[in-house]
Amino acid sequence: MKYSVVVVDDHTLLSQAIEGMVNTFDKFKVLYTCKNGGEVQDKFKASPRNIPDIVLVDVNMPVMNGIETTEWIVANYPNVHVLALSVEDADGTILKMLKAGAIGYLLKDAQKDVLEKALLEIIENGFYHTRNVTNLLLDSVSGKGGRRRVNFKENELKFMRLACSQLTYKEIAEKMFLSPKTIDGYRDSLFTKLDVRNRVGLVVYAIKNKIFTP
Amino acid sequence: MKYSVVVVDDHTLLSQAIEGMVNTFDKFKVLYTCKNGGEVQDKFKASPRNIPDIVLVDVNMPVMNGIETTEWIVANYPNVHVLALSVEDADGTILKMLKAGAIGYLLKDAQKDVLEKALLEIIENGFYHTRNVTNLLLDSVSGKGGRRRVNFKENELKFMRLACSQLTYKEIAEKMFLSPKTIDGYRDSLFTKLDVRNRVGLVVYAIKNKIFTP
DNA sequence: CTACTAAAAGGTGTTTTTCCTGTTTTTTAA
DNA sequence: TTAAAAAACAGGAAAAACACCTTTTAGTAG
Repeated sequence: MKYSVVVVDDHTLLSQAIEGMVNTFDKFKVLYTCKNGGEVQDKFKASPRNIPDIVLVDVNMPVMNGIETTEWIVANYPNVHVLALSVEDADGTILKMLKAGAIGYLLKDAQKDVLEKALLEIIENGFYHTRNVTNLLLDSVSGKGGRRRVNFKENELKFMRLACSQLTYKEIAEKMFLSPKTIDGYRDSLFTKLDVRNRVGLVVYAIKNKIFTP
Repeated sequence: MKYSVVVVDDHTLLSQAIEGMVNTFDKFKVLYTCKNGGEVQDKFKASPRNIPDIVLVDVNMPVMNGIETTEWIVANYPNVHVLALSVEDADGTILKMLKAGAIGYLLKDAQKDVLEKALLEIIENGFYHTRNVTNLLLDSVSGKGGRRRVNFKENELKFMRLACSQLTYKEIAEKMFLSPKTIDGYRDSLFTKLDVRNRVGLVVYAIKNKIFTP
């Protein structure tokens, strides 16, 4: 059984070249090719029982660009591996593609053996990266845009983390050796402090602010 | 009013050197120095009304290392900016520090003006990065470790995103122009499909899998 | 046309959460 | 030591969430 690959690139010549390459690989075959993200959506929806394992996405496309396409694939088919393809390497596209959920970035002038190695690595390790990617990524990791000053108490933090863990408040109370009513108090004061409506808001806040890591 | 800085480094000589440097800066002053993460915890807890704006943390420390220290600061005082300090640059520490929540990474042999520039940038922009950080970060961005294959339907995805947004199910139903009972159905089937107990589990799953981005 | 299937909607009851209003106990500070 | 503040605890009502099971609707393959 071969792993299936879809190529998305408006440049027909290149996408056919890649198709040819991939089809010579032992473990991979090209399912089909698309000219843009919209076509990907159509194909995916048309044959939901035939979703590829890997999608190679060009960054620069008309209609629906690589970033949008990647976002859509990742959101709708979380198990499909998206590998970004591009000629350039200098601007923020790498970052954007990776943020969008691509698991790697490959230059278009890559050699045949590099492509095969990349595909294999994706299947085996779940990711691939070329070695020349710059520190643009830092921006993404360090992206903690202006935050309010909130000083949490030790117990509030402990509670917040437990609240992210599917436990009921009663169970949280047991874990913290406190009365359920005290837990109610923590919750209520956090709701006010963080200006959220319900536990969902609390969980999202905790994750966004690295208080809880999924 | 000067911004306050705390230096955490077991190497007294270096931490004093940094202290001297910082104290010559117009907008910054050193509040105190610590020899390890434990000391940071003590000081923070002892004077909760006097939390620094920036903490410079050495990576290699005994007792409680830079990564643990950073994690603790970020989790407990989310508005403190942590800048990592290290002599080395080659292994995974950069990544770990940044993942832990440090907003930048500075080499210890940095010149005085570089340090000042870094501090200013942190205050103004909320982050700083040296230009020589490698693509170790890719691993973190591409970290979507082995996932189950779950094919969501269009409506399930739409629902999941709304479920992350503090809306009640009734409100979600209205937004989707569907009966609340249908929404109940979506929820129940997703609970089963994803093996979660409640809405919290759903939200965490959605965020972890980039279906919803906070 | 009929049988099958999946999505949508409905019924009913239980559990949990949320939101009030308090009181008691412990800590902190004057 | 005493007053004030913070933390822990409580009762109860209303809303929301959760579970399970049935019915209707709409499409579609045979």
